[in-house]
Amino acid sequence: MVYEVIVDISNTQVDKVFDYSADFDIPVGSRVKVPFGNRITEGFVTARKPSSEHQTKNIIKILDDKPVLTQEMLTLARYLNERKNLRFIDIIRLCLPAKLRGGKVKELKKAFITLKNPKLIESLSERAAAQRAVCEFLEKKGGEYQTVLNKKFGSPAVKAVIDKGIASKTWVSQNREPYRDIKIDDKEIKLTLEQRQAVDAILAKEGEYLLHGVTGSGKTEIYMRVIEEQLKRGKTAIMLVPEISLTPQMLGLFRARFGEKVALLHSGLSHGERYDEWRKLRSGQAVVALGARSAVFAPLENVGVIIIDEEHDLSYISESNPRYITHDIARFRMRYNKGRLIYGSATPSLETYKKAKEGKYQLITLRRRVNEKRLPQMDIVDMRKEILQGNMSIFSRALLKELDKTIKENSQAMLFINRRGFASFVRCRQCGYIPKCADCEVSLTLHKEDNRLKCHYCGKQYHNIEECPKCGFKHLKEGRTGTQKVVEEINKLYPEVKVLRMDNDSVQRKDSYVKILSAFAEGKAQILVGTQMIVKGHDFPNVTLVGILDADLALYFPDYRSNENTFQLITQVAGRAGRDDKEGRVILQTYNPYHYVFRYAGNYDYCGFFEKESNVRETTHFPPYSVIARLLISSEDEDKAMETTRKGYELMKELKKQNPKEIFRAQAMRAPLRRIMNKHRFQIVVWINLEGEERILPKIYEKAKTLNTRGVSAFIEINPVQMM
DNA sequence: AGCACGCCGACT
DNA sequence: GTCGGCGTGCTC
Repeated sequence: MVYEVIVDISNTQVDKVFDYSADFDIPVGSRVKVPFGNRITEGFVTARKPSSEHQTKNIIKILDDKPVLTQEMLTLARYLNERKNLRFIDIIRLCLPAKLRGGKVKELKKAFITLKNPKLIESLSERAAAQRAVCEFLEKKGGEYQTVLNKKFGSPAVKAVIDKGIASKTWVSQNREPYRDIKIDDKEIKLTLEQRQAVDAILAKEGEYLLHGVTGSGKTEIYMRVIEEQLKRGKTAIMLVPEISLTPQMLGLFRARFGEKVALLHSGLSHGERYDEWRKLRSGQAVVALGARSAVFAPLENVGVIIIDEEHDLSYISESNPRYITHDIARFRMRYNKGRLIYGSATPSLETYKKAKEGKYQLITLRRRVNEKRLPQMDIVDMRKEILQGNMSIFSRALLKELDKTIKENSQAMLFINRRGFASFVRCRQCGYIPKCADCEVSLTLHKEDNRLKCHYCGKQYHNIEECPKCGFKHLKEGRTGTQKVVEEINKLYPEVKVLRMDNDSVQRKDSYVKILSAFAEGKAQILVGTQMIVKGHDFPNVTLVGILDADLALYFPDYRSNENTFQLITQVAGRAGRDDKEGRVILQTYNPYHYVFRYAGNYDYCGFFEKESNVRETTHFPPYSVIARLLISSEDEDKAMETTRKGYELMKELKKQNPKEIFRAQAMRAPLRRIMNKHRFQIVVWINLEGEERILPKIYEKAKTLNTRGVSAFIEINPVQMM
């Protein structure tokens, strides 16, 4: 029998099936060892057939007892390969835990130590206190994991005790359990009428649903009811949440409801944990996968429902290889399995809401909050007036007044800001010089803790400058405020008040993120200052004030979605205020108080915003009323990059000439970030109308492939998230 | 991705 | 004459 095999090498040139033979039977989806060129590599059997037109080599062996890939995954990989220009093998890799590649499949076994010859303890030297302690401990407890002993007594002592034959080691197989100690909290919840109707509608028939409901309208309970019911029908479920909103609370809720049936998949897991969770799902031991975007590839069969919570969140769009959109994968899987796909959000993406209005998804709107409370009052403060009236501080008087009140009332406040670091750049007040990275031509960020200038794109560091290297002027101005600056200002104003800071810098370590949030939740600080990451789905019942310090910033991102994102951000931040029995308040500071984003956001008017923004997109021909393909060309050699760009531009112009109706614009230019990591960057942006998408994109992919040459890389992004 | 093959410069 | 640079092409 001949088998088609995809080799585990991520390279476009070998990303196709190779034919191999075997005289033993191999199930499709198996991981196998095969000879390839003059070496041996791993691969995946994707199909079988009676014969091959090639000379075939033999498969060496099968690597697992059960195929690691389901037919669904293979079909999915083929679909994405053909339609979305992704490598087959890259998708397969997403479907598998890292441990299942490179032959390093390890069962988790922990060394468990027990006493073997207690009599021998006497023979220990007087001075071997640590070893004696180990033995005593073991005598008392009967046995313990070696890792625990090592921590307690030091590994030399433990090793000595084992080596001397006093204790012995056995390997115990064990399932790691991430976040096992999370407290479980499941109240019996009675559904509101709206919730009940939503659940019934979704359960009634397969298809796609948009669940549009304000913060606090009880979407999570609806998700869980639908999952519950689908499990009863013998199906499985996938619950997706934005990367950083996978809180212990959410997990606790799912654990409480579904117990051991839940497996957790997200980037914070260790390789071992990830493998364990994967195996639970593949074996059917767990039937609910909970996780961030990559969990959409959960190895479940017969999936009855996939939920994408906070559907608008940009973390569902993968920005590195393979660049996929979670929605596409979920849609494929639900069509394949005839299941239900639920998009949930208080502020759906324009694209999703548009499709719902067109009837492509069934729109379910939740109008009421479960606790019937009003959304917090939002005040928009004009910062230009503050400056005119002599207030040069980063806090408006209105915000200070509310802060005072909050502190006096012993409530909590959250201050939201958009940037990390102390100041985004340094600038000469005389000639306007801004120091830039020598490799990237990006303005450098000043980090106050070590007084260094850092490039946020390549990480290169520079000494801070005391005077302008261009004109010698001594007064340099630090640019925009960051979280550190806000904390400093607060400390000056309220020296006795405890403040926590959360941004990319303070959350470097894996769990510090959860730690900061729980410290705040426990009331260990009265004010939390942070960036985007304080926004997502956390419940802080004691927060009554939310301050948005620089609401404008998000508007100026180089992205056609910036209005949309700003609206979503404000709505979400605002939702943090006054969740429990306390009335909440939001102060939004801006230099653009009349911008329509703030007007609609201030009134929590999603539909109004949608209509307005849709209009803008339609007249400016941006998605979702068009498709933008961006071809990014980069090379260390500027001339080569330019030459390739010229060639690519010719190709695109030709394509435009052949398809004048579908392609309405094509331009070539330098990328906004001209140089990153010593690479010169150019871009060609092609605008396609919606009717042309299906037909034109494959052609563009094809042409882009021919542009990849030695030293020059060219790749396509569809509707790029930030053109940089 | 790796690796062989192959065609040109500067060495023992 | 030969060692070794890396451009080109192939892997069932």
